[in-house]
Amino acid sequence: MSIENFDLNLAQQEAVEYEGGQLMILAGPGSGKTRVIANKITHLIQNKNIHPSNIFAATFTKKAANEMQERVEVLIQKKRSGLNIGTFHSLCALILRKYGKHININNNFTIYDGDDQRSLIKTILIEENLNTQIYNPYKIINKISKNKNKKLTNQLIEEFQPSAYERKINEIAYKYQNSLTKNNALDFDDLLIYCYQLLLSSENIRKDISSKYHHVLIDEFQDTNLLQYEISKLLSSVHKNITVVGDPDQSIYSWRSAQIENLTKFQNDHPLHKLVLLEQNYRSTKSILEVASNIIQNSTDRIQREIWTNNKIGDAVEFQNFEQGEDEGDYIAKTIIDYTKSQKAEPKDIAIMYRTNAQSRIIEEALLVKNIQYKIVGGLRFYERKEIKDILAYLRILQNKNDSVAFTRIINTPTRGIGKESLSRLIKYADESNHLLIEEIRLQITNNTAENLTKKEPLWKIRTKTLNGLKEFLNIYDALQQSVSEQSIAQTIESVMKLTNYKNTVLNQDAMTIEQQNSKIENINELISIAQEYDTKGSDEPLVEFLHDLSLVADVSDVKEEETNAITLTTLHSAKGLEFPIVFLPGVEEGLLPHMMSLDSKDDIEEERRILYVGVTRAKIKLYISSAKNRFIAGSSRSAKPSRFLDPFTKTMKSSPSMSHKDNYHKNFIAERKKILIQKREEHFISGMKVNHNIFGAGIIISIEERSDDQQLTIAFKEKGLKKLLASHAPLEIISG
DNA sequence: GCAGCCTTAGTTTTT
DNA sequence: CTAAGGCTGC
Ligand SMILES: Nc1ncnc2c1ncn2[C@@H]1O[C@H](COP(=O)(O)OP(=O)(O)OP(=O)(O)O)[C@@H](O)[C@H]1O
Repeated sequence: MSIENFDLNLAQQEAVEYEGGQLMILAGPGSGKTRVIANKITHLIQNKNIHPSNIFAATFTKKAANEMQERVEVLIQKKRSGLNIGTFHSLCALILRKYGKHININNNFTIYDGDDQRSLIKTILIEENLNTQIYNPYKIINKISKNKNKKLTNQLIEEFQPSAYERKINEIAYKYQNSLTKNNALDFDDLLIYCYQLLLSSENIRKDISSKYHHVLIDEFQDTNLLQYEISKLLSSVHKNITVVGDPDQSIYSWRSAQIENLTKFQNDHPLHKLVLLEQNYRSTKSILEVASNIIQNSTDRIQREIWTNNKIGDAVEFQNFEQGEDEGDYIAKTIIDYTKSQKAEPKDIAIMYRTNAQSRIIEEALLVKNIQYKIVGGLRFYERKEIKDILAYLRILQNKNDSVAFTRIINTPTRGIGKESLSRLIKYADESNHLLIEEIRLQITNNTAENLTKKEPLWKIRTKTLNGLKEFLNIYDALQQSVSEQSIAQTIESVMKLTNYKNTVLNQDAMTIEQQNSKIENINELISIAQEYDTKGSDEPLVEFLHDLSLVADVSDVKEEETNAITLTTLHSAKGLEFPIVFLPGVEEGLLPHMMSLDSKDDIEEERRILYVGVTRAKIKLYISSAKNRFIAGSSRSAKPSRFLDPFTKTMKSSPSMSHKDNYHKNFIAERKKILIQKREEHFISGMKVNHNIFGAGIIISIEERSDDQQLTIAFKEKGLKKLLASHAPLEIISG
């Protein structure tokens, strides 16, 4: 028997046992949606004789998938049951590994993350001699992604009468997609789009794959996009059993092409579906729920829904407005100490949730001062750390020789005399003769041997330093190729370390402190220990699985379970689906939540409101919401009012005096910054004014947009064209008004 | 042509 | 403040 109680109320029970095929569960936070999915899966396996491998369950994060898998496997008392549970991306990767060959996808494909995408786009821009300022890689990637997720194609669709700029972007997108194919690589969106194309490629394939999935279940349905919708429809097209679970009030991923319309689309596409509403909240106190509904009720365009709870009223939610961001951090740290000292709560019961990753820093500092253990969710993910990406790049080229992004990353890491010029030559020659990069290196080295040099002047006469570097790289490559075919992944990683002398080169730079070095070495050891798990798992392609899983995973804790009793720091987005007895929500201010970047659009602001709503509804027992009048963002102080979403609570908001006991140096620092800011604000900009910019030169102010604590100026510069600048930041001098 | 220093710009959310 | 890119000495 497990400790956890798996009781269900009547509505939940009904949802679990419903056998009519299409089922939609709409329910507020904490109403047991996730529990229903877990129990339904268990019910299907135990009482309906469905084999675990015939179930397809999509969750929003890897973490949620792991938790659900554990829950189910406890209930059915079976490990490694073959249950297909994961994010859409990882489930699609699984399908593509198995069936991809039908649409010419090799099962050893590499998954490109944002970093790799950017790197690929940049290579294309350089080849095309295009400026990365004008052709912003982020924007291009974003456009390509939207196109895939919303328009369901990896071919960019021409706008009506495209401008020259747009046409160029389309061209880049086209080249990008070609490069991916050449590299035998798929970006995150490709995992979905190719899976979709695979299912559409032939009736037989569709039936073959879909007949396997007797039941399709999808959690967090309000945050799925059109592509995911279509995939789940196709996957459930044979057995026609599909259960979706969602809460429109918790849709917070529209920026990633999620569309809440999927809820109504589901209802329209399945006229015979059953709708179950869950209204009882089991998570939070009445006080917390009251605050939550006050926040969400003020939202526009919302169907009113009520949630209620039998839980007690509990402690009042605390609202505080601090002087400084530091005060806020100190207060949180102090309060946490009170909880742990009095043993009212353990560290793992406590979470701090914020809008942007950058906000964690100030909190971390406060926690460090008080020696409070914490773990950060998201932020700089394990897989994204430089040392990990370097090592993985060495593994990637072994698994997939076509992976030019990985080659480019490590051909000169550690530095071995192969610079920008040599690399672009290599790429050019390889491209022209249709060689793989590694083949081209081999060829160029041969052309440059002493013997061959006497025979024929080579196209590229390589300098000694570079030539030695290339030879060294080739030797490492060959040795690793040998290692990977004979040894485990873990051993191969050790070989990478040894052959590249990584610790004494990359990790031994002056700029790096001992602590930084140690932490990097720790990370690499962690990677080795994860590799060991894949080595002993007994799968057909351990290296492929290892690399795929790592790129689809948010953090180490997702692949490796370790017990820590530390408090959790997380963004509000990553907190989705989680719950904690005690929750702190710092930085609930204008400019942060709603975030500056969202203020231009009404829909975006409403999404920000829902982000706060999600945060509030994570708390079970006690909730602290706070803001700071001033805080440092990117080195300069910014002042802000409490968030507009807190307007209903202004009466209960406490203004806390500055308790900062930091040394004077820091105080002076803040004071100094303040002075500069005030000076800036006294400079009065008006439209039509002539100004001079440090870098951009002379220009005229075209328009001024008021921001919460600043002005955004649109300026036409003589030389540089239109630019948008923040009044407080821009080094501007007024010439004449 | 390369490597490391120094300047500069830019500040959301993630599979 | 930090990461990325430009610049300059080797
Ligand atoms: N019938 C029930 N009886 C007692 N506790 C329940 C019941 N159903 C759910 N719970 C508890 O309520 C809490 C919330 O459940 P769950 O996480 O499934 O909600 P959810 O609807 O998925 O929430 P959210 O949408 O906010 O992520 C959990 O702690 C769960 O164990």
